[in-house]
Amino acid sequence: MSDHQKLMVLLVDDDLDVLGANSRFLRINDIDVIVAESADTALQRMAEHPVDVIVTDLRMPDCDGLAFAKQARLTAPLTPVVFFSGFAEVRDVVDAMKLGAVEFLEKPVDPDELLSLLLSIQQSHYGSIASARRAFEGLEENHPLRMRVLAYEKHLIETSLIQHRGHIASVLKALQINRRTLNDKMSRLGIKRENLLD
Amino acid sequence: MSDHQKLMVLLVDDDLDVLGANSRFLRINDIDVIVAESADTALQRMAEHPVDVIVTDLRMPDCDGLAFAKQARLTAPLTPVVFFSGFAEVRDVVDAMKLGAVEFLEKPVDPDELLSLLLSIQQSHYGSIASARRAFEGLEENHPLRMRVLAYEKHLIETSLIQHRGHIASVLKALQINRRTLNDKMSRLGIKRENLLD
DNA sequence: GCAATATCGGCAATTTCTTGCCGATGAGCG
DNA sequence: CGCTCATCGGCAAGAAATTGCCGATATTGC
Repeated sequence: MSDHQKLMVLLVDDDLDVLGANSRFLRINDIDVIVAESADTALQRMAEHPVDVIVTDLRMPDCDGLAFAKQARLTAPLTPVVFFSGFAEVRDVVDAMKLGAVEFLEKPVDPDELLSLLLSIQQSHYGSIASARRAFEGLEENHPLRMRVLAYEKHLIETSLIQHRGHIASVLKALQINRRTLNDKMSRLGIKRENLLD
Repeated sequence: MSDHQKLMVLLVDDDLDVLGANSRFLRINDIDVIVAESADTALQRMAEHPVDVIVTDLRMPDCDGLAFAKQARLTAPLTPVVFFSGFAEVRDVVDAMKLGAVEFLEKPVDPDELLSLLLSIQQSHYGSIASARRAFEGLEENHPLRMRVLAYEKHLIETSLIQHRGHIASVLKALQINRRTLNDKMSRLGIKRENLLD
């Protein structure tokens, strides 16, 4: 994720009217939007500029959203992807989710719904995508077990901290862990409360 | 996975005719089936006997399939879940997949399709990375940190074991872990080599 | 049978983690 | 200022995990 700034969203839709309307709405609400009307241009835009979230139509004339997402994942494996589609078949939704989609919206997309979804994604993915990477993406790589487990633990703690807005006492109760232990883990894993809050 | 050679499947459906027909078909094809006509009985059966895969209707009179799966996950966090449903809305499918479902079938379920799905699940015990990841994130409610980390560690070890076809020496190298430690962990976490192989 | 290979578990020394106790800091408040 | 609340870190006893050593077993091929 880009540092501490606005969320950068790549919005892909072949319907230019809808694309324009949605992007305007998001911009008004303090979100940076890059638009693309096809998979090809979307990939091009991504190459030019890193994005935080990809929001794409599933059905597009030139290339379907799934293929696009697979392609995008090659260069940005951790970027959350949101699909939307009218007339979505169960098969489509299942495939999209299997690919790791964060959410699947039905067209027409409710702008408010999209906005709040994006904000919650921003919240949960925050700055430490790195930890998620190490925890989950490394599954097929050769990192030692210990490292992966620690990364996962770190991720869990950070998530809980964010969820409880940095309130340590709540985290202790949620994770059912000793205060002293949590503090130790945080310092060992390099977790800093300050960095996780807005 | 259970100690049996055969795959042990828990089939949950409130339609007794369909339930009977499907379970017969699976049994003919060398799969052990436990049936349940409601979420409650299903949970009871699970408590009596460990199952390898859960196949459940999403819509049931007493309690919906999602709630049941959440409940089931508490005692068996790593058991793959397959949902099926007629009239599935996009929302349903998305929620089910977010919960870590391996697959979502449309009703009426084609028995052959179900069979080949089960066999492929047996083959590669775990679904895509995305579903594994979701399975763990699904745990992120009120389970102690320790439990979640252990579940993840278990998952990693099992995955590695499967990847290396039960060859311990390769797993040791891949996970960079001491042989003695791996053995200890496996016995502590209840991982059995035999059960992970065909 | 015999040697090689791959695996497992008991045991004990060592290392690491956990936890309770203690005191310290810093923010907020009357 | 004195008080409370929430947090943090040092320290040391106790608990748990790791690891190396030893021997045991099971399988395979000569």
